[in-house]
Formats: sequence, structure tokens, C-alpha cells
Amino acid sequence: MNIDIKEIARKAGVSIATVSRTLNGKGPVREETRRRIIQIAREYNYKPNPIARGLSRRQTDTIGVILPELMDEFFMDLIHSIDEEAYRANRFVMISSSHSQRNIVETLIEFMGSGRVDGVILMASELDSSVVELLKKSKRPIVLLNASKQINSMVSFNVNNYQGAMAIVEHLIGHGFRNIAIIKGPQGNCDADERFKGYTEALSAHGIALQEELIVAGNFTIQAGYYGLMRLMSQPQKPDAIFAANDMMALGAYEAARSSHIQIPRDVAITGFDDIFLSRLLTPRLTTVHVPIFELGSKAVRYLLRMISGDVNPGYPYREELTAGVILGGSCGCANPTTQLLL
Amino acid sequence: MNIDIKEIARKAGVSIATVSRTLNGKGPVREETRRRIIQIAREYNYKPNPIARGLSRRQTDTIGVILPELMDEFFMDLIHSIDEEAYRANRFVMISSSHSQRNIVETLIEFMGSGRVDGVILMASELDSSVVELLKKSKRPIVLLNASKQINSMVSFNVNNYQGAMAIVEHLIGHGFRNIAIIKGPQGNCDADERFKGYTEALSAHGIALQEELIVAGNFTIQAGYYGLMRLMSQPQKPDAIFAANDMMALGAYEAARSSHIQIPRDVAITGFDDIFLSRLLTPRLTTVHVPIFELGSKAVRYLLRMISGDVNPGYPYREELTAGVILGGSCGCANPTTQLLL
DNA sequence: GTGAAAGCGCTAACAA
DNA sequence: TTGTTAGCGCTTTCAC
Repeated sequence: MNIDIKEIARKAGVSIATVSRTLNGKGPVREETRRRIIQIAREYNYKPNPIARGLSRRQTDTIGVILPELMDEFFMDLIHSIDEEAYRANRFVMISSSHSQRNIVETLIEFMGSGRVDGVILMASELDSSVVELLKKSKRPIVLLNASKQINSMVSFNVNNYQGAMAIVEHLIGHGFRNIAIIKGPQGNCDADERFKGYTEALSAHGIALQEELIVAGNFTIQAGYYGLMRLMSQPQKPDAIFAANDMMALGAYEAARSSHIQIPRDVAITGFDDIFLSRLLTPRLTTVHVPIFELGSKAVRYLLRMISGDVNPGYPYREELTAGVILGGSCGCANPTTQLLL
Repeated sequence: MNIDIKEIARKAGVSIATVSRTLNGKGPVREETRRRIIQIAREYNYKPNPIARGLSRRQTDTIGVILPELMDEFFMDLIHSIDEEAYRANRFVMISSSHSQRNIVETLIEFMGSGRVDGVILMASELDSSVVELLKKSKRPIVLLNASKQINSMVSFNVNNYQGAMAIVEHLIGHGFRNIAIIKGPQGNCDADERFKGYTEALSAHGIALQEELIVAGNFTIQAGYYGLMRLMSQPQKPDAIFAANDMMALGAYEAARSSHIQIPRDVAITGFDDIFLSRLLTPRLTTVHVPIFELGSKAVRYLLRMISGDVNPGYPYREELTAGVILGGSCGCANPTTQLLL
């Protein structure tokens, strides 16, 4: 193995306790002794073994991240931001996704029960309530990401889907559209639910009645967007604008429009949600809602660390909604400033 | 803390050693005792503390993954596959990217020096040789992903960029194209180098001379693809086909073609490399090379675990190239079977 | 200001 | 087949 604290102590002519105190900056150490120890430690490039350290301190300096089975593009950003923030705080990141053979609970237990992490960040868009009960019992702090508003007894950081959806639909209303359709996200997905709520609120706030025929089901896939538009544009009551609850579905709608010779936004305006990379490449560029995923990750880590350190009471519920801003493309009918690509 | 081995031992009326042996399946234990212990352990939902376990065994059951600063879409697949494979083997995954404030070496030392992981998987497309020297000195096994062929003294799993590029260029040649241009990847990136080599080899294998004017520099960005096509199509010696060294650049080329009213593949055929999700959405669908990223991750994990267990000698170099297959779209001139989308 | 010593929870060598 | 015991490398009282 590497050089250990005993070695350093011997070389410095002190006890291991003194070395430990010095390196941890706790307890009194004479300045001269301190210097000598630091010096020697550096010289031998000594790094305390975190495993042993963890055993003794009951802390691992590691946070766990649990992602859903289906990961899309922006989980990459999420991981990136979490990693970045953790690094700043000298923490490590353990990743696990709840895929195929493994469900969220199992993954959590694996992490928690085993004392491998000091806390967990859990992407929770599709968490069911039975799981939540379990989560609440956890001895280690958990921060939820995009948790349903039902879950009010825990800590969560969330994209404000409601506000974002409302904003983009109001933008459409501002364009003069009155027959605004929505292609919804999957049932039981809280992001989807909130986006739908934002849609209905925006309409009612402007005195526009909800029309059943303009509300179609979807599941966040390209296909759903494709068939959604097909269906909407083939019925007597055609929409003049379509709010796809995510960009993938908007993309499907684009495809459908193209294959049906429907022009965007002339024949129908389209907007999305997520601001995925792809949305920038569509012609016209998709008007969508930007999801502050990077900020979400950073905030989650920072808060989790405070829970771990006891700086905030881990038992105290907290919820934060991050504002999601509208990105104007040409698909809503705006004169398009962000022409094409990123050239 | 949780229940510990001592408790279980007490409840079972045996020593902790017997419990340990039972739970680890090593050493002899009378069947009856074994059953009783298992039973009690289950009853109390006892899980050995991996930190303590690791301290004693000098093993953490954790593998580290180091990603480059710039992560694109397929790192998500990579992470997914690594995670999946690690899970099968009851291992944990620690992720770190070498971003902004932190370089690869620092990240590695953090992982290795600190005994947090038993081994590391390192994405190495742009590793410089000084780092390699350092890597070789590592006490813990390292598996490189997409390492340069220069690096022959280590273990690596690689996409066969050379073969993939050669295959797709030969496909173009099969279409009858003779003026095949390439938009290259960034200097010093080994993937880029190999793809270029595949290109030149394919041409020379078919007795086609290299034309300097048909070789343009690039850096894997959309912009590079855009300007690459612009430049190629505006010179006297126009290509009849362009091999963009990755899909992003192919995408840029599509854009450029569109804005210049150049038709693909009528005026010029275009192919890419990577098979990113986006390539499926282009019209015509991009002919490209599929990168077996999932397989890459799985194999890397499996091999790393064998190095860790001593099943293979960690000091023994090993290199494997995974075949990259051509995906036919319409952009090369093939009658397009994979029409549109994924509908 | 410093050191001795008792853990942290577990594994493994050795003894019984 | 089982138990005793000595660590693993570090932190943390508690004396000195």
C-alpha cells in the first residue's frame, strides 16, 4: 500500500494523533510541529486513505446520484453539473441508474443501506407514492429532482414546468392564436402534468375555453408527436398552434407537418419544451422552453451537502422551482432572429 | 449506525468470524449454523458495511470512470453500459469528468491515490504521451477507451475507426465516386487520425490518388462541417462525395448544402461517422458508421474486473478493436430503405 | 501541545 | 467446524 499516517508520524517524530490533528486542522498543534508535519506529508505526497477515514468518521465524502432508466441528452448536463459542483466541495460522485433489472428502491437501498454515500440525489419525475414513503424513512438525506408537487414532505429542486408551460402558451396567445392544441406527456409523469396545467391556466387566464379536441395524449416520443399532429390537423376543428409538451414530440410534429405539406408556422405554429440541442437545428428553429438543468444539478448538490453537514435540518422539507425561460425560434411565428444553426 | 456484524453474531450465538465466513461463503461452516446466521442476517436486514469491508480487504468494489471535459450524446450510452455491467458484477461506479478546473491527471490521482476505486476506465481519445507514462506507473489497473495506437503498452478497447472509415469510403467508391473529399477531425485526436487513415487507405486500395484539395481540416463541430462543404463545393475541383469524419460535421455540411441549394446526394454524397441519434433524422437519412459504444463499455468493465481480480495480468498489454458497421442512409446515393424517422 | 489507546466494522490467519 | 486475535488506516477522547 501507499505511505500511511504511521510513517509520516515516525518521520516527523510525533504521534499519529498529532499528524491527524494537523492534517485535519483540528485540535491544537504547535506551529513548528505543524509546519514540519505538513512539510513531510507533502514531501512524501501523503494522502489520507479516505476509506479508513470514512470508517472512522462515518462519512464517505461521496454523494450518490440515481437516474431513471431512460436517459436522454440532458442527463449528460446533469451529471456534468453535479460532478462539477461536487468537485468544488471535494466530494465524489457515485452514479447508478435504475435500469432493466433494478428498480429505484433497490438502487437506493444499495447506496444507502451500505453506507457508501452520505446522501443521494434522485431524479424523480416518475416516482410513485409508495416509494416516497420509503424515502422518507431514509437515515441519509435525499434531494429529489423534478419531484411531483404532491411530494411535499421532502427536499426537491424542480424545473418550474408550470410556469414554463404557461409562459410559452401565453406567448402563443400573444401571437393571436386562440385554437391552441397540446400534445401531452405520459400519464403519471409529473413534468407532463405540470406542463399540462400551465397550458390550461394560460388559456383560462386569457378567457380562452379549453377544447377537448385540441388535447391529445402523448408520451414524450417522436412518434407521439408525429401522430399527435396528424390527428390534430385532420380533424374539423384544426388548431392554429400546437404546444408539444416536449421537444421530441415537437420534432415528431415537424416530421408529420413536412410529410403532410403543412408549413410551420404558416399553417400551424409549434412549440416544444426542454430546449434540447436538436431543437436548435430545426427549420424554423423551434420555439421552446429552456430547462435550467445545469443550475438544477448545482443547487441540488449544494443543498444536499448542507443537509449532510447538518447545516440545514435534513428532516425539514424544502422545495425550489427554477424558472424556465422561453427560447424564441421561428416556429411560433416570431420573426426569427436566431437563424439556422449555431453558425 | 445500522446493525453490525457483532450484533448478528451475538444473536446467533456465534463469533463474528463465523458470521463473516458464512456471509462471504469462505471457510467451513456447519450447515445448521450457516442457516441460522443467514436467517438472522436476513431477519435484521443486515448488510455488511462496505467501507469497513474495503478497509480490511483493500478493495472497494468500485470502479472509476473518467470522462473528457466535452461530453456528447454517446457518453450517456457509455455510462449506461458501464453501469449496467458493473451492476451485474455487484460493483459500483464512480464518475468524474476532467473539466474546467481539473485535468485528467489530477482526476486520476484523486481516484487512484485515494484508494477509492479498484481500477479505472479512462476515455482517452486525446491523451498525450506524457500522461501515458504516468498511467503506466499506476498501481491500480486502468482500461483505456479509444486510445491511440501509439499507446501499445496498456489495455484498451477501441472502436475500429480505421476499419469503419475504410468501409464507408469503400462504400462510396462502390457507388462509383472517385472524387471523394474528407472533412477531418481535430489534430491530435486519435479517432480523427484513424478515420483519416482509413480514408486514405480505402482510396489507395482502389488505385485512387489522394487529392490535396479534397482534404480539408475540421474539428468535429457543426461549423467545421458547414465551412468544409462550402469550401469544397466552391473550388474548381469539386468532390462528388464527402466523408465527414463525424456526424456533427456531416450535419453542418447538410446545412451548408441546403443554404447553397446543393442537393444530397444528387450534387454531392455525404457520409458521417458515429451514428448519433440526430443522423437518423436528417433528410435524406445520413449514411454513417455505427460506433458500438455500448459494447465498448461492457467489455471495458468486464476486462477491468478481470485485471482487478488478477484473472488476467494487469501489466500485460491488451488491445481490442470493435468493428464499426456502416449504416446505410440515403445520403450516399443508396436507394433509401430506412425512410425518415423511426416511425 | 502532545501521545496513548480505544475504537470504526470487517477480514483472515491461526489456534483450538 | 469454530473462536480468538491482530490488524486495515484513521479519528478522537482523555490523560499527561
